Amino acid sequence: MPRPPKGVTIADVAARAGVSLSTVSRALNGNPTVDPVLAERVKDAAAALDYTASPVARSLVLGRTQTVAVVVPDLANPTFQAILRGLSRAAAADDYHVLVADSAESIDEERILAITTRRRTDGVILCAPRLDQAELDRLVGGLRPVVLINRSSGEVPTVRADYRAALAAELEHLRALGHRRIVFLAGTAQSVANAARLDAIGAFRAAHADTEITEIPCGVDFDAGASAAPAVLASGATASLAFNDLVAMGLLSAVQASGCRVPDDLSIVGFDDIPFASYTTPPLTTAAVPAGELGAQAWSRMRDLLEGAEARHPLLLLPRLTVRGSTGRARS
Amino acid sequence: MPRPPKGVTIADVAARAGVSLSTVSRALNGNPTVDPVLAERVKDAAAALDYTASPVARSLVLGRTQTVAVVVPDLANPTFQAILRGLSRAAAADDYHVLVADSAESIDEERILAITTRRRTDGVILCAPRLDQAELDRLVGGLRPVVLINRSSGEVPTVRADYRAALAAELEHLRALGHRRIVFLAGTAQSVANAARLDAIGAFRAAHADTEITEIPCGVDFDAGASAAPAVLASGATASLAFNDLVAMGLLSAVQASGCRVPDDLSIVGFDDIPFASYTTPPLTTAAVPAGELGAQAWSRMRDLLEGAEARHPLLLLPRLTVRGSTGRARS
DNA sequence: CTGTTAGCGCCTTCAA
DNA sequence: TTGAAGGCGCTAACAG
Repeated sequence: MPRPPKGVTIADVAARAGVSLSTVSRALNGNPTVDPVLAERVKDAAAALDYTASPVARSLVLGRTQTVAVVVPDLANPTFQAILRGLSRAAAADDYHVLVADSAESIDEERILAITTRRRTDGVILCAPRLDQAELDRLVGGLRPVVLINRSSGEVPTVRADYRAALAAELEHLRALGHRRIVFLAGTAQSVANAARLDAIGAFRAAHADTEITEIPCGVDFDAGASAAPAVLASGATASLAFNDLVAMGLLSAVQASGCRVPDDLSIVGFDDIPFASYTTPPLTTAAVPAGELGAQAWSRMRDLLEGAEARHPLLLLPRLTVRGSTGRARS
Repeated sequence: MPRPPKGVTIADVAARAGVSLSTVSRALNGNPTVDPVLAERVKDAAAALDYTASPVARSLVLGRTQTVAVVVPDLANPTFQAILRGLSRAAAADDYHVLVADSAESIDEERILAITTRRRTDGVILCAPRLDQAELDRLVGGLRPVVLINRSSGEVPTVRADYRAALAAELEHLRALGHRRIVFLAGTAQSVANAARLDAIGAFRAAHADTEITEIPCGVDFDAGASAAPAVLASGATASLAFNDLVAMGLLSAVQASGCRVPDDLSIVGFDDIPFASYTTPPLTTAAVPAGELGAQAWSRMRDLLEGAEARHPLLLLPRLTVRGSTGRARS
């Protein structure tokens, strides 16, 4: 089995084919100005030697690496996983590679990773960066080309899920079921995602004076949701809107464990529509952020930048409300 | 804000510091043979110009990229996500970058990605490759350094979860609860993971003639598990062992929907202990493959290879049985 | 159409 | 201790 005799260089191919380096380079890159006969001979030689041009050397001379960096706050987060997957596959389809970096929710790491990964790639995609707006604005300048996911900054291409609209849809859904006392389990206080949700809630309050929405500081994971159960039950609310599906599932599990029936006694809605959402008991009503699509679109934007295409306007993907068994009419 | 004036090269630093290129290189790389005074001057100049050596150029001349590739069959699979996360963080701690590639469960893609990503990195980590043994053996030769996760091939460093032992533990658990008729929901027939499970089942059968284990072809996701519910209920078994947690959750949901009580009528055990497993109703008994640890250990092996350290013997991580509410005594 | 010649940006012998 | 020169492997002008 002729495996890459590590070290075979363009010179070896040239020697074997009896031509110059440049001819090899041209032939292998499909340059039409090369004699078809020679081209064939070169390709045979290359194949015989199992030669492939060194990506590193090409990167240096061409000034591009065929690689983009993706900086993510936490690879364990299902939403980011889905984004990464959509992005990775879309990029692969365009023959680009993906360098992934996990900032572990650290703002400092995020900044550093963005800068260092950018140096070895052609562009960087920041996924839901945790940096505050001023720092983000400052950072992206030195990063270009850059694409933002779920954040925006000046003229930087952006793809976002419309959290506001999604929350509004969920609240409308609950209200239509007769719920007038709703409790919101808030996520990380300083997060942008949380701010968007509060924003939507504020708008809803203004539009519906008869509906009371109280807020309980909670968190973003299962345990946070489970821990919030007593407070939710004590609130007397007939429905609860969790920061995300993880929280909703934690809450669901905990309230059921204490005898509360869902949705008869309490309706629960989540957010994200993670794969597991349709398999809880009862299945969870939630809003789907099309995360894979978000990733694919982010790549599409990046590709435009790399090809020097004109910047398209920011994309706002509308999450889809998925009604399942965890919501029902308010108990009277 | 002095952001990278894109294009600042080592020559610029040399000029500003009034020294030669070599001195800059040496000073910035901490070479002790450079006059401390000059070194300081060089560093100041570099800082003033916001200079950092081009990783690509360094890669070319040094012959290493400070990057490793990870090839995964499916980024959407929670287990691979956890592995990737553990790996990525461990690598980052050693100042290495991670290039990630998703083969989309395609064997051809897997082979191609392994080869192409290897060329732009210092080594490749194959995560649960789907290639058959012969092809894998052939492939890894040209890939070195390479580390395998959940597969092995000759002397190639490997980290694996001991599926056999884990399954055995689950079966012993069920048997101890009095179950004598157990149904196994098989995963993808040709997969190595499935073979390991069947292997464990075979051993268990041999050791316990009084316990009947039947096998139902199923699949690896929620829907497969849900679809298998009728067959499971019809089998008359008092316990079922699902290929993984997703299958178990699908089954759990479907059997409950048809009035079957878990664990009173049917005990269910899963596999993987995905984060959601402890939040189903009832919580799922399962075996935990320490995926993050698997990733971290894979990196550790790779680092050894990169540093030319002596190869350590294959690592076999023992999954931990986590007993929760989905298993109970067999109904009489 | 093909070969020769310069680099891409950096590190590292080799002399001084 | 420092500088000059020669590559790392490849592509792209520039001649022929």
